[in-house]
Amino acid sequence: MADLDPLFISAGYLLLKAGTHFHTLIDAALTDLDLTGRQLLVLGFANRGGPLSQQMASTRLGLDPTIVVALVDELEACGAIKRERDPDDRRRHQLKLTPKGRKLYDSAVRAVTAAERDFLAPLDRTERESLRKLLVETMTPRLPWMSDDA
Amino acid sequence: MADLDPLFISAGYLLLKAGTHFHTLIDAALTDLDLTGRQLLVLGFANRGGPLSQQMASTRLGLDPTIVVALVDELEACGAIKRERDPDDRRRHQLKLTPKGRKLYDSAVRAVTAAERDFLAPLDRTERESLRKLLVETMTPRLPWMSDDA
DNA sequence: TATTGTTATACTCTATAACTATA
DNA sequence: TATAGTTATAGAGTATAACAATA
Repeated sequence: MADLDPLFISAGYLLLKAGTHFHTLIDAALTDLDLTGRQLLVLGFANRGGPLSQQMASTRLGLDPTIVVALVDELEACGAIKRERDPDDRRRHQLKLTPKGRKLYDSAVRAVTAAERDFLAPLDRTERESLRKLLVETMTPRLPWMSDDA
Repeated sequence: MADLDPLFISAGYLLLKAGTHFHTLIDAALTDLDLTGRQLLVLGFANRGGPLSQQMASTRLGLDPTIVVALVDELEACGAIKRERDPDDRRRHQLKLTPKGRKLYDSAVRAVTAAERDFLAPLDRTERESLRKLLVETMTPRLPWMSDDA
């Protein structure tokens, strides 16, 4: 090990580095499907957990609502989701996966899962599960939709 | 736990979320010192590990060299580092911490360490160290300067 | 009056290309 | 000829403000 400042072997720094590194791997793994990481997340939230409004997508993805508009435009243009007026509140759109969108999502999840396996290759099976559990424990208090609805 | 797609409890997704979340905490913790996360990393690399050129900073931070110029400009303007011509190759700059820069760095590391402790509060001491080791194991093959010099 | 979604626009951040000085 | 650093500029990504429809 080189003569490094302790900062660079801290959990926080390595977490940041791991995040950005994995992010590039994800986007690379999704290029074949003409999909971005963000688009995949929208599909994922639309896939389960009840009706998804654009505002919900905005808070869950941590993105400005105006960005979600463009994001949903793209996904609707490629036929993966469709906007439907919410009958209970006609201001809202319900974002729903089309059959094509569901197939696309399944393929994308497979691609991302493979990328994750590559990324975590230095760890064995129990270590990978250990890491996952530690991250769940850390992030659950910070992701509202993990504990209940949002 | 809500009816969530498995994607959102995967190690990869949680890693991305943890990374971005911690990133905002870091920047918030550094505002009092008028410092950004990137500036802190430059100070950290200049603090140890031999002479640091701007090109080295560029590869280590994963930033375009033109961005490093502005980054170093800022740090030099506030008196935290200074550029010195490398006597062995006068094209290069050696980035060196000033005494003021070292003090600033020490303060910043304390602030970041506190933020990290807050962020990892859901974990106990052994769990935090376990997470750190798993991240070291995962990232060492991907960070050239971890194993030797770069 | 407040909220959802939308558009238009201004701002920030980043990358590209061209230049200098050194090698 | 190639490389380290710099500058100027164009492009992508983002946030801000104003608007229409609905509550």
